[in-house]
Amino acid sequence: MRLYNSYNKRVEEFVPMEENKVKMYVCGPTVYDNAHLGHARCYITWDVLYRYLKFKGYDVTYCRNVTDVDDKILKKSEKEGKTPEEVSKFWYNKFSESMKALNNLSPDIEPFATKTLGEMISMNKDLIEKGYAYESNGDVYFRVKKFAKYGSLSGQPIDQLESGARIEVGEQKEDPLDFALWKKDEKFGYKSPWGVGRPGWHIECSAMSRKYLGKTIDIHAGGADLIFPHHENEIAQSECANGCKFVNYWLHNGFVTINKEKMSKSLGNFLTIDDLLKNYDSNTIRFFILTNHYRMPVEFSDEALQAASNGIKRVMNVKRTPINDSIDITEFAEYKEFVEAMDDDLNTSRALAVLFDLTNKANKGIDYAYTLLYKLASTLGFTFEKAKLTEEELGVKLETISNELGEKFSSMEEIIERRREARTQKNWEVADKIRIALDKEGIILKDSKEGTIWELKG
RNA sequence: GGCGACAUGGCCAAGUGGUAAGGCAGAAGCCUGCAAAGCUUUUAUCCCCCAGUUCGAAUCUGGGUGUCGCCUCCA
Repeated sequence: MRLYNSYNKRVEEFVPMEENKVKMYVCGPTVYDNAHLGHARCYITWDVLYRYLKFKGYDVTYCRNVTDVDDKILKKSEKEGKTPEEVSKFWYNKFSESMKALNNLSPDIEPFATKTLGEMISMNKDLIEKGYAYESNGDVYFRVKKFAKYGSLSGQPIDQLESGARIEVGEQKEDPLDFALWKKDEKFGYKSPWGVGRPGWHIECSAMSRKYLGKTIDIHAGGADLIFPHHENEIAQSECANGCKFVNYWLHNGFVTINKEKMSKSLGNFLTIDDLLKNYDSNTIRFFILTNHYRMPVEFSDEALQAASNGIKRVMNVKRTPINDSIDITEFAEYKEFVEAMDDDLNTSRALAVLFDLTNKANKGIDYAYTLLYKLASTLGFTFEKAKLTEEELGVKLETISNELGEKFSSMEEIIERRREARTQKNWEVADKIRIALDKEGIILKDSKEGTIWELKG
């Protein structure tokens, strides 16, 4: 398998440290607000990597942190008169629901920053002892100039970075480039050897990664906007504290744009996952994301989402046959094409072409096609499960339909039977009335030689 | 100013030296009481522009033009 390593700026053969085992870390959300399509892209992309590595037979440990200590959380808590814990817990739950709705697998480990403070403090202590960091007035800063490799991930010459760096009011840094490992905060802070304060954002990931995955990990992934300064700083902290390489493969996904601009909180041009799921299902969003290579920008538009919806619907409307677990899927050419595409730095556009090929073959009655399609599509995180109605929802719909038709029906089967009788008598008026009444309730009837089945729209 | 990415049919997109995958939309037909789904056929002499290397380039080199991103919280 080949992956583009942002650190070396080229596609490299992926070789995990321990044979067959992969340790991967993804920078998780700061939980203070709704997740948007940009977050969806990031977490869908790395979900696909996680699924694919498992599909390849790797024993993967996927760690994705939760940043629950942050200025924005505090601001929100003050504004809403809630504790920071209440705010972060609420938005963490929302985030989890969104991830589930997008059919993203849960990471194996999901550590919270506030529960990993001990590791952060000890890491800061190490850095101070080794001379890489210093305390200043209750703050702790990292001495950037002490780390010769600083800037190598982002490819920035240090003098260039220097010209952009600034010292904020109230900070006492030795050098403008130095960044905070710990910030004094007597109101909301936590006890530390440097007084009451809060951890810097960057040290959180270094600490959580070390605590749960070890000093050196195989994969560290996240949005491309984290390259500088977040990931650059993580490397500096971890490598100086641990005295060894931090990450073997740095992976970054591109942005979602809207009107050719990056979708982001600060620009305010975002669509939340919740809003999107009102109009499109999770398969559609995933398909929309995966038609593009993960490192390329993806331009959002309703037209594009509609095209994605139409496209994935064709796969989901495939002629289904029972899954045959006894066949060896690896012997099929389509399997090989899929693996070749995915091994090539997650070429999901090519992988999707294989899915369409298999869909056509399944529709033509080629026996292995649906089993293979099911397994490969599932590896990309698509779900073949159809939306289902609860007993109550069905009851309400039956009631409405009964009223509409002026006849009492207690099950869909009864309705279909009633329509079958009408059709046998060529009473198209009644048959159409039934179809229309069901359509109003979002139910579609499909007639075929085998009989009539009903499905929910969309 | 520094660093980087991208430019392929109406739209999205794969393809990194050997003659343009796939999807959406469109068109024609089959099937069907209607509908949905499905099936068949069909849509780029050409890959932003110019120059070069080569028997041969969308693919390599040089120069343009355009768009976007990072350099500050940000997936």
